[in-house]
Amino acid sequence: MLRLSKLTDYAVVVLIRLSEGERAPARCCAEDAVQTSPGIANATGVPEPTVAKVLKALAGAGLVVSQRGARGGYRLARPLSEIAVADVITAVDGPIALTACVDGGAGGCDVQSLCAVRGRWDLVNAAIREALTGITLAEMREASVPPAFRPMPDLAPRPAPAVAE
Amino acid sequence: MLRLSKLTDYAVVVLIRLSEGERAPARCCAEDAVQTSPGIANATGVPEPTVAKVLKALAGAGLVVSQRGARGGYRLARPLSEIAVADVITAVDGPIALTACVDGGAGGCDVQSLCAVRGRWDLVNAAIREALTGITLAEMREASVPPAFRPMPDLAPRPAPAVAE
DNA sequence: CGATATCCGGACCGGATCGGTACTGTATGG
DNA sequence: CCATACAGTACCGATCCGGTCCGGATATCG
Repeated sequence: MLRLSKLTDYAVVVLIRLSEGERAPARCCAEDAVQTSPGIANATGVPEPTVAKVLKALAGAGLVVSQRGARGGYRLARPLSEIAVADVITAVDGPIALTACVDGGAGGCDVQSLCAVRGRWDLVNAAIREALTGITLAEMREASVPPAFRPMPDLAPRPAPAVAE
Repeated sequence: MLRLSKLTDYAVVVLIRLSEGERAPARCCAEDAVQTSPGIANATGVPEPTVAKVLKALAGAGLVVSQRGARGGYRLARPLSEIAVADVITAVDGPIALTACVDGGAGGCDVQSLCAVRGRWDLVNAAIREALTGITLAEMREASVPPAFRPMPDLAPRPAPAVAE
Protein backbone atom coordinates (compact mmCIF):
# COMPACT_ATOMS: atom_id res chain seq x y z
CA MET A 1 0.00 0.00 0.00
CA LEU A 2 3.01 2.23 0.26
CA ARG A 3 1.70 3.54 3.52
CA LEU A 4 2.69 7.10 4.03
CA SER A 5 2.41 8.63 7.46
CA LYS A 6 -0.62 10.75 8.08
CA LEU A 7 1.78 13.11 9.78
CA THR A 8 3.31 13.84 6.41
CA ASP A 9 -0.07 14.80 5.07
CA TYR A 10 -0.55 17.11 8.01
CA ALA A 11 2.90 18.51 7.41
CA VAL A 12 1.97 19.48 3.88
CA VAL A 13 -1.20 21.12 5.08
CA VAL A 14 0.66 22.99 7.76
CA LEU A 15 3.40 24.11 5.41
CA ILE A 16 0.96 25.39 2.84
CA ARG A 17 -0.95 27.15 5.55
CA LEU A 18 2.31 28.60 6.75
CA SER A 19 3.06 29.88 3.28
CA GLU A 20 -0.26 31.63 2.98
CA GLY A 21 0.45 33.65 6.07
CA GLU A 22 -2.07 35.07 8.42
CA ARG A 23 -4.54 37.13 6.49
CA ALA A 24 -7.74 37.36 8.43
CA PRO A 25 -7.01 37.66 12.13
CA ALA A 26 -6.94 40.86 14.09
CA ARG A 27 -3.22 40.57 14.68
CA CYS A 28 -2.05 43.38 12.47
CA CYS A 29 0.74 42.04 10.28
CA ALA A 30 3.28 40.32 12.52
CA GLU A 31 6.83 41.37 11.83
CA ASP A 32 8.00 37.95 10.64
CA ALA A 33 4.53 36.60 9.91
CA VAL A 34 5.15 33.90 12.47
CA GLN A 35 2.22 31.65 13.16
CA THR A 36 1.55 29.83 16.38
CA SER A 37 0.70 26.19 16.68
CA PRO A 38 -2.83 26.81 17.98
CA GLY A 39 -3.42 29.28 15.18
CA ILE A 40 -2.43 26.78 12.51
CA ALA A 41 -4.41 24.09 14.25
CA ASN A 42 -7.46 26.29 14.30
CA ALA A 43 -7.04 27.16 10.65
CA THR A 44 -6.40 23.65 9.40
CA GLY A 45 -8.49 21.60 11.79
CA VAL A 46 -5.56 19.45 12.83
CA PRO A 47 -5.30 18.88 16.59
CA GLU A 48 -2.95 21.31 18.25
CA PRO A 49 -0.54 18.76 19.72
CA THR A 50 -0.22 17.07 16.38
CA VAL A 51 0.51 20.39 14.73
CA ALA A 52 3.12 21.08 17.36
CA LYS A 53 4.74 17.74 16.72
CA VAL A 54 4.76 18.27 12.99
CA LEU A 55 6.19 21.73 13.39
CA LYS A 56 8.82 20.37 15.67
CA ALA A 57 9.92 17.79 13.13
CA LEU A 58 9.90 20.39 10.40
CA ALA A 59 11.94 22.76 12.52
CA GLY A 60 14.44 20.00 13.24
CA ALA A 61 14.79 19.39 9.54
CA GLY A 62 15.29 23.06 8.84
CA LEU A 63 12.20 23.49 6.73
CA VAL A 64 10.75 26.00 9.17
CA VAL A 65 12.36 28.25 11.74
CA SER A 66 11.03 28.59 15.24
CA GLN A 67 10.76 31.76 17.22
CA ARG A 68 10.60 31.12 20.92
CA GLY A 69 9.23 33.40 23.53
CA ALA A 70 5.96 35.03 24.30
CA ARG A 71 5.26 36.19 20.77
CA GLY A 72 6.98 33.27 19.12
CA GLY A 73 5.80 30.96 16.44
CA TYR A 74 6.90 29.28 13.25
CA ARG A 75 7.93 30.65 9.90
CA LEU A 76 8.88 29.07 6.60
CA ALA A 77 12.61 28.80 6.08
CA ARG A 78 12.20 28.49 2.32
CA PRO A 79 9.49 29.26 -0.21
CA LEU A 80 7.31 26.34 -1.15
CA SER A 81 8.94 26.15 -4.57
CA GLU A 82 12.17 25.17 -2.85
CA ILE A 83 10.64 22.49 -0.68
CA ALA A 84 10.31 19.08 -2.26
CA VAL A 85 7.91 16.45 -1.10
CA ALA A 86 10.89 14.26 -0.36
CA ASP A 87 12.11 16.84 2.12
CA VAL A 88 8.85 16.80 4.00
CA ILE A 89 8.72 13.04 4.07
CA THR A 90 12.30 12.86 5.23
CA ALA A 91 11.64 15.40 7.93
CA VAL A 92 8.50 13.79 9.27
CA ASP A 93 8.85 10.11 8.56
CA GLY A 94 12.60 9.82 8.50
CA PRO A 95 14.78 8.80 5.57
CA ILE A 96 13.00 7.42 2.57
CA ALA A 97 13.49 3.69 2.60
CA LEU A 98 10.97 1.16 1.45
CA THR A 99 12.37 -1.80 3.31
CA ALA A 100 14.55 -2.34 6.31
CA CYS A 101 17.41 -3.79 4.30
CA VAL A 102 18.30 -0.72 2.29
CA ASP A 103 20.73 2.11 2.59
CA GLY A 104 21.38 2.32 6.26
CA GLY A 105 20.53 -1.31 6.76
CA ALA A 106 22.24 -2.00 10.05
CA GLY A 107 22.40 -5.68 9.33
CA GLY A 108 19.22 -6.37 11.21
CA CYS A 109 18.41 -9.16 8.83
CA ASP A 110 17.89 -12.37 10.70
CA VAL A 111 18.02 -14.73 7.77
CA GLN A 112 21.07 -14.73 5.57
CA SER A 113 19.18 -15.79 2.50
CA LEU A 114 16.99 -12.76 2.83
CA CYS A 115 19.97 -10.50 2.96
CA ALA A 116 20.58 -11.42 -0.65
CA VAL A 117 17.95 -8.80 -1.26
CA ARG A 118 20.26 -6.09 -0.04
CA GLY A 119 20.70 -3.49 -2.70
CA ARG A 120 17.88 -4.92 -4.71
CA TRP A 121 15.48 -2.16 -3.82
CA ASP A 122 18.03 0.57 -4.26
CA LEU A 123 16.87 1.12 -7.81
CA VAL A 124 13.29 1.48 -6.67
CA ASN A 125 14.29 3.70 -3.81
CA ALA A 126 16.27 5.94 -6.11
CA ALA A 127 13.41 6.16 -8.57
CA ILE A 128 10.91 7.03 -5.91
CA ARG A 129 13.22 9.49 -4.30
CA GLU A 130 13.82 11.17 -7.62
CA ALA A 131 10.10 11.33 -8.28
CA LEU A 132 9.48 12.81 -4.86
CA THR A 133 12.31 15.27 -5.20
CA GLY A 134 10.92 16.55 -8.47
CA ILE A 135 7.62 17.59 -6.94
CA THR A 136 7.54 20.71 -4.82
CA LEU A 137 4.94 21.83 -2.37
CA ALA A 138 4.12 24.73 -4.64
CA GLU A 139 3.05 22.27 -7.31
CA MET A 140 0.96 20.39 -4.81
CA ARG A 141 -0.70 23.61 -3.72
CA GLU A 142 -1.46 24.51 -7.31
CA ALA A 143 -2.80 21.04 -7.98
CA SER A 144 -5.32 21.32 -5.21
CA VAL A 145 -6.58 24.75 -6.17
CA PRO A 146 -8.99 23.89 -9.01
CA PRO A 147 -10.81 20.80 -7.85
CA ALA A 148 -13.41 21.18 -10.59
CA PHE A 149 -10.86 20.84 -13.36
CA ARG A 150 -9.93 17.28 -12.47
CA PRO A 151 -13.01 15.31 -11.56
CA MET A 152 -11.46 11.90 -12.09
CA PRO A 153 -7.87 11.83 -13.27
CA ASP A 154 -6.67 8.62 -14.85
CA LEU A 155 -3.44 8.91 -12.93
CA ALA A 156 -0.46 7.36 -14.66
CA PRO A 157 -0.87 5.11 -17.68
CA ARG A 158 0.40 1.64 -17.02
CA PRO A 159 2.26 0.09 -19.95
CA ALA A 160 2.82 -3.09 -18.00
CA PRO A 161 0.02 -5.65 -18.08
CA ALA A 162 -2.32 -4.40 -15.44
CA VAL A 163 -3.54 -6.94 -12.98
CA ALA A 164 -6.79 -7.07 -11.15
CA GLU A 165 -6.56 -4.68 -8.29
CA MET B 1 9.57 6.41 5.82
CA LEU B 2 7.46 5.23 2.94
CA ARG B 3 6.92 1.99 4.71
CA LEU B 4 6.66 -0.82 2.25
CA SER B 5 5.35 -4.15 3.39
CA LYS B 6 7.93 -6.75 4.16
CA LEU B 7 5.66 -9.13 2.32
CA THR B 8 6.45 -7.28 -0.87
CA ASP B 9 10.11 -7.85 -0.32
CA TYR B 10 9.44 -11.52 0.18
CA ALA B 11 7.32 -11.54 -2.94
CA VAL B 12 10.20 -10.25 -5.00
CA VAL B 13 12.51 -12.87 -3.57
CA VAL B 14 9.98 -15.58 -4.24
CA LEU B 15 9.33 -14.43 -7.77
CA ILE B 16 12.99 -14.26 -8.63
CA ARG B 17 13.49 -17.67 -7.13
CA LEU B 18 10.56 -18.87 -9.14
CA SER B 19 12.13 -17.53 -12.30
CA GLU B 20 15.40 -19.28 -11.70
CA GLY B 21 13.65 -22.62 -11.55
CA GLU B 22 14.84 -25.63 -9.70
CA ARG B 23 18.35 -26.41 -10.73
CA ALA B 24 19.99 -28.45 -8.05
CA PRO B 25 17.48 -30.90 -6.62
CA ALA B 26 17.10 -34.48 -7.65
CA ARG B 27 13.73 -33.80 -9.19
CA CYS B 28 14.65 -34.29 -12.79
CA CYS B 29 13.23 -31.37 -14.73
CA ALA B 30 9.59 -31.06 -13.77
CA GLU B 31 7.27 -30.68 -16.73
CA ASP B 32 6.18 -27.15 -15.88
CA ALA B 33 9.00 -26.40 -13.49
CA VAL B 34 6.46 -25.89 -10.77
CA GLN B 35 7.90 -25.22 -7.34
CA THR B 36 6.27 -25.98 -4.04
CA SER B 37 5.96 -23.56 -1.19
CA PRO B 38 8.25 -25.54 1.10
CA GLY B 39 10.82 -25.75 -1.64
CA ILE B 40 10.85 -22.02 -2.17
CA ALA B 41 10.87 -21.44 1.55
CA ASN B 42 13.85 -23.72 1.94
CA ALA B 43 15.68 -22.03 -0.90
CA THR B 44 15.00 -18.48 0.18
CA GLY B 45 14.91 -18.83 3.93
CA VAL B 46 11.48 -17.27 4.21
CA PRO B 47 9.12 -19.12 6.55
CA GLU B 48 6.91 -21.54 4.70
CA PRO B 49 3.55 -20.07 5.76
CA THR B 50 4.68 -16.65 4.70
CA VAL B 51 5.76 -18.01 1.36
CA ALA B 52 2.40 -19.65 0.96
CA LYS B 53 0.61 -16.42 1.76
CA VAL B 54 2.72 -14.48 -0.67
CA LEU B 55 2.20 -17.07 -3.39
CA LYS B 56 -1.50 -16.97 -2.76
CA ALA B 57 -1.64 -13.22 -3.17
CA LEU B 58 0.50 -13.45 -6.27
CA ALA B 59 -1.73 -16.15 -7.71
CA GLY B 60 -4.79 -14.04 -6.99
CA ALA B 61 -3.23 -11.17 -8.89
CA GLY B 62 -2.38 -13.41 -11.82
CA LEU B 63 1.37 -13.03 -11.53
CA VAL B 64 1.81 -16.74 -10.88
CA VAL B 65 -0.34 -19.73 -11.72
CA SER B 66 -1.08 -22.45 -9.23
CA GLN B 67 -1.24 -26.15 -9.90
CA ARG B 68 -3.27 -27.99 -7.36
CA GLY B 69 -2.94 -31.61 -6.51
CA ALA B 70 -0.26 -33.94 -5.31
CA ARG B 71 2.49 -32.75 -7.63
CA GLY B 72 1.23 -29.21 -7.70
CA GLY B 73 3.11 -26.02 -7.14
CA TYR B 74 3.52 -22.52 -8.48
CA ARG B 75 4.80 -21.28 -11.77
CA LEU B 76 5.45 -17.85 -13.18
CA ALA B 77 2.66 -16.55 -15.37
CA ARG B 78 4.94 -14.05 -17.09
CA PRO B 79 8.69 -13.59 -17.44
CA LEU B 80 10.27 -11.23 -14.98
CA SER B 81 10.78 -8.64 -17.68
CA GLU B 82 7.01 -8.33 -17.92
CA ILE B 83 6.43 -7.94 -14.21
CA ALA B 84 6.75 -4.45 -12.82
CA VAL B 85 7.44 -3.67 -9.21
CA ALA B 86 4.13 -1.87 -9.10
CA ASP B 87 2.38 -5.11 -9.99
CA VAL B 88 3.97 -6.91 -7.09
CA ILE B 89 3.17 -4.14 -4.67
CA THR B 90 -0.40 -4.00 -5.89
CA ALA B 91 -0.76 -7.74 -5.58
CA VAL B 92 0.66 -7.99 -2.09
CA ASP B 93 -0.08 -4.69 -0.42
CA GLY B 94 -3.11 -3.60 -2.36
CA PRO B 95 -3.46 -0.55 -4.55
CA ILE B 96 -0.72 2.01 -4.40
CA ALA B 97 -1.95 4.92 -2.37
CA LEU B 98 0.15 7.02 -0.06
CA THR B 99 -2.61 8.43 2.04
CA ALA B 100 -6.16 7.51 2.88
CA CYS B 101 -7.59 10.51 1.10
CA VAL B 102 -6.54 9.64 -2.42
CA ASP B 103 -8.09 7.92 -5.36
CA GLY B 104 -10.57 5.65 -3.73
CA GLY B 105 -10.94 7.95 -0.78
CA ALA B 106 -14.28 6.86 0.58
CA GLY B 107 -14.76 10.15 2.35
CA GLY B 108 -13.42 8.79 5.58
CA CYS B 109 -12.03 12.17 6.46
CA ASP B 110 -13.39 13.33 9.77
CA VAL B 111 -12.34 16.94 9.55
CA GLN B 112 -13.52 18.99 6.64
CA SER B 113 -10.50 21.22 6.63
CA LEU B 114 -8.31 18.19 6.13
CA CYS B 115 -10.33 17.08 3.16
CA ALA B 116 -8.96 20.10 1.35
CA VAL B 117 -6.00 17.86 0.80
CA ARG B 118 -8.01 15.61 -1.45
CA GLY B 119 -6.34 15.34 -4.78
CA ARG B 120 -3.25 16.99 -3.49
CA TRP B 121 -1.24 13.79 -3.39
CA ASP B 122 -2.45 12.58 -6.74
CA LEU B 123 0.57 14.07 -8.46
CA VAL B 124 2.87 12.30 -6.06
CA ASN B 125 0.97 9.08 -6.39
CA ALA B 126 1.13 9.23 -10.14
CA ALA B 127 4.84 9.94 -10.09
CA ILE B 128 5.56 7.10 -7.74
CA ARG B 129 3.34 4.74 -9.64
CA GLU B 130 5.07 5.62 -12.86
CA ALA B 131 8.45 5.11 -11.27
CA LEU B 132 7.39 1.75 -9.93
CA THR B 133 5.87 0.69 -13.20
CA GLY B 134 9.06 1.47 -15.05
CA ILE B 135 11.14 -0.96 -13.03
CA THR B 136 10.76 -4.64 -13.73
CA LEU B 137 11.79 -7.55 -11.59
CA ALA B 138 14.36 -8.50 -14.19
CA GLU B 139 16.11 -5.20 -13.58
CA MET B 140 16.00 -5.76 -9.86
CA ARG B 141 17.49 -9.20 -10.28
CA GLU B 142 20.29 -7.83 -12.41
CA ALA B 143 20.94 -5.07 -9.91
CA SER B 144 21.46 -7.49 -7.09
CA VAL B 145 23.82 -9.77 -8.97
CA PRO B 146 27.14 -7.98 -8.51
CA PRO B 147 27.19 -6.88 -4.88
CA ALA B 148 30.90 -6.10 -5.04
CA PHE B 149 30.49 -3.48 -7.73
CA ARG B 150 28.42 -1.16 -5.58
CA PRO B 151 29.85 -0.98 -2.09
CA MET B 152 28.14 2.28 -1.16
CA PRO B 153 25.92 3.80 -3.81
CA ASP B 154 25.10 7.45 -3.46
CA LEU B 155 21.59 6.71 -4.59
CA ALA B 156 19.87 9.60 -6.30
CA PRO B 157 21.38 13.05 -6.30
CA ARG B 158 19.20 15.56 -4.58
CA PRO B 159 19.03 18.92 -6.33
CA ALA B 160 16.79 20.27 -3.62
CA PRO B 161 18.49 21.66 -0.53
CA ALA B 162 19.21 18.59 1.50
CA VAL B 163 18.17 18.75 5.09
CA ALA B 164 19.69 17.08 8.08
CA GLU B 165 18.43 13.56 8.12
C1' DC C 1 14.77 44.17 37.05
C1' DG C 2 11.20 40.74 38.12
C1' DA C 3 6.96 38.37 37.16
C1' DT C 4 4.12 36.35 33.82
C1' DA C 5 2.28 34.31 29.96
C1' DT C 6 3.23 31.95 26.05
C1' DC C 7 5.49 28.58 23.33
C1' DC C 8 8.97 24.97 22.17
C1' DG C 9 10.96 20.48 23.57
C1' DG C 10 10.84 15.76 25.11
C1' DA C 11 8.43 11.80 27.21
C1' DC C 12 4.46 8.71 27.95
C1' DC C 13 0.49 5.94 26.67
C1' DG C 14 -3.37 3.92 23.95
C1' DG C 15 -4.91 2.10 19.67
C1' DA C 16 -4.51 0.14 15.19
C1' DT C 17 -2.55 -2.23 11.57
C1' DC C 18 0.68 -5.61 10.01
C1' DG C 19 3.35 -9.90 10.29
C1' DG C 20 3.35 -14.56 11.44
C1' DT C 21 1.12 -19.01 12.71
C1' DA C 22 -2.06 -22.84 12.87
C1' DC C 23 -6.00 -25.53 11.37
C1' DT C 24 -9.27 -27.41 8.14
C1' DG C 25 -11.07 -28.31 3.48
C1' DT C 26 -10.54 -29.61 -1.38
C1' DA C 27 -8.56 -31.37 -5.46
C1' DT C 28 -5.14 -33.97 -7.90
C1' DG C 29 -1.82 -37.78 -8.76
C1' DG C 30 0.06 -42.18 -7.67
C1' DC D 1 -7.89 -45.48 -1.94
C1' DC D 2 -4.31 -42.78 0.12
C1' DA D 3 -0.70 -39.29 0.15
C1' DT D 4 0.37 -34.81 -1.25
C1' DA D 5 -0.08 -29.93 -1.81
C1' DC D 6 -2.83 -25.70 -2.61
C1' DA D 7 -6.83 -22.71 -0.78
C1' DG D 8 -9.39 -20.51 2.69
C1' DT D 9 -10.33 -19.06 7.37
C1' DA D 10 -9.35 -17.65 11.93
C1' DC D 11 -6.24 -16.38 15.72
C1' DC D 12 -2.42 -14.23 18.15
C1' DG D 13 1.54 -11.49 18.97
C1' DA D 14 4.46 -7.58 17.95
C1' DT D 15 5.71 -3.37 16.14
C1' DC D 16 4.71 1.21 14.96
C1' DC D 17 1.77 5.24 14.50
C1' DG D 18 -1.21 8.72 16.40
C1' DG D 19 -2.59 11.41 20.32
C1' DT D 20 -1.87 13.53 24.82
C1' DC D 21 0.55 15.44 28.73
C1' DC D 22 4.08 17.84 31.31
C1' DG D 23 8.50 20.42 31.90
C1' DG D 24 12.00 24.01 30.38
C1' DA D 25 13.09 28.20 28.02
C1' DT D 26 12.21 32.77 26.40
C1' DA D 27 10.45 37.46 25.17
C1' DT D 28 7.19 40.77 26.65
C1' DC D 29 4.93 43.66 30.17
C1' DG D 30 4.80 46.01 34.54
